[in-house]
Amino acid sequence: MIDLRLVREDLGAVRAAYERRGGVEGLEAVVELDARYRALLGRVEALRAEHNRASKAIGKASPEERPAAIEDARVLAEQLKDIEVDLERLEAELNDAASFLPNLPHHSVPEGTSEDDNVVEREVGDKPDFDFEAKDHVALGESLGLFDSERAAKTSGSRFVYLTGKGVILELSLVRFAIDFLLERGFSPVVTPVLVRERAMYGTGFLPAEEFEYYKIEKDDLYLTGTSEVALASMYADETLGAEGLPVRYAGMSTCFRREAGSYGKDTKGLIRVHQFDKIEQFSFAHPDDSWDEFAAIRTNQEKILQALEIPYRVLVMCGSDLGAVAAKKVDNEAWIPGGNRYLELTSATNATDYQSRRLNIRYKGAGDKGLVHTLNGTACAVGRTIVALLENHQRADGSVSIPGALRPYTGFDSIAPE
RNA sequence: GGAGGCGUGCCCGAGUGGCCGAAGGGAGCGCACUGCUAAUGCGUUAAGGGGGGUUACCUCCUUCAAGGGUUCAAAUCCCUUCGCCUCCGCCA
Repeated sequence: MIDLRLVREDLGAVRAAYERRGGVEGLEAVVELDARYRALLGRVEALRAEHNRASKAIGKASPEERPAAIEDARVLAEQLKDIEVDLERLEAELNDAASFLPNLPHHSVPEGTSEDDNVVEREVGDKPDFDFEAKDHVALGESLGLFDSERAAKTSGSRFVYLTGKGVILELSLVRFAIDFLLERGFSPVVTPVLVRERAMYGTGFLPAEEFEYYKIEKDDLYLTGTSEVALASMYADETLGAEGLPVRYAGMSTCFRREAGSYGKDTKGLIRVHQFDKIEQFSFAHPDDSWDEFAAIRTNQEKILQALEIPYRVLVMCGSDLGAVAAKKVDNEAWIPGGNRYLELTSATNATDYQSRRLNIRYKGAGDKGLVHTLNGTACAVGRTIVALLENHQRADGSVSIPGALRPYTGFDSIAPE
């Protein structure tokens, strides 16, 4: 949710910001609804004030005056009832319309109307120069016994895997590596609930816009989260944080569930696009004045992790139309995967500014300074896809895969060879 | 799954229909006093929103877990939900 006050007071600025997204539908409707809402609100409040006065007078009235006083108040109460219903309806209409308005893009976000307008900011690391034909991670995983998609399809359907053998050790090692990395940088580790109420989904902006993408447990009215971001952001719903304690940083760990609706036929094999995967996430609650510094810190962490794992990548700044609803700015890191001869999104960093905190009502308070916090999130390690990048980049001619030095203390082995 | 209890301001806690945005205590802050890390006195300390304003403020509305209901009037009565606690059953 964006700040409607801004829509009222500086509509031009809002329009200009939305231009970066290639224009946004529904803004004019919100402007009109808001004006009508405030006009009616004024009338309702005046009537309420009158009714409150009349009602209080009853308590002080003498027994003889009472019947007439009660009648006066009753008439006012009746008028109120009608007009309040209108107000509620109008408010709901306004909120509904406003909740579809996306966040205002940061001025540094490139304008754009499609993903073709995303900007490659940098390329980092050397792509491996193999003197043999690179295999993709599916072939490597199969020959190394790291996962089993076929049997998973039998039990659960397509896009599920059994991680097996050293694949499990790799997974656990990456998790612990990422957690340790973030611990050193002031992040508190949390394992989050993966089933959440609707409010958490709505508050983080995954609803109403992306409902089709997430599993819902109808029987208990709970959603399976697609990222720990949902539960992390919701942790402090309706709370006020001390300004002096900001930023508050969490390293969230959870299994993530995605329906992948509409992606039939894409990345059907292996670990790239699965319904269930594990992910370590950075999440920060920051002071509005500092949130862009925090954004930079989160991005730095992401890049250092990729560098430690010796994965070549490029930095992709998302253009206005590719931001999604909540992001004021979003930057992805895409790993080079030689087996696929392409780039693959491995991490994503978002500054949601006050878009989530307004919906979740998360505030901060300092000396003479209060407001809504800014929320930021960024992948630390999407385990499945990271394994893909490790396998494809560190494969050797004999079909084995070497483990980067930073990970060896965790794996306990320095390569994986075919059985 | 069954039975019961509870949910008030930063904290504790009073409050069963109007005089309650809310006693009292604690804690914090300010001032006073005190020759000193104390005691005392006085004052003060919630959030959100609308309108006005010479932006120091004024005014109105809303909020006593959340939502709904009864009533001229609800922290107070009724219903639902959520959370916490106790007991029984069950299970890891």
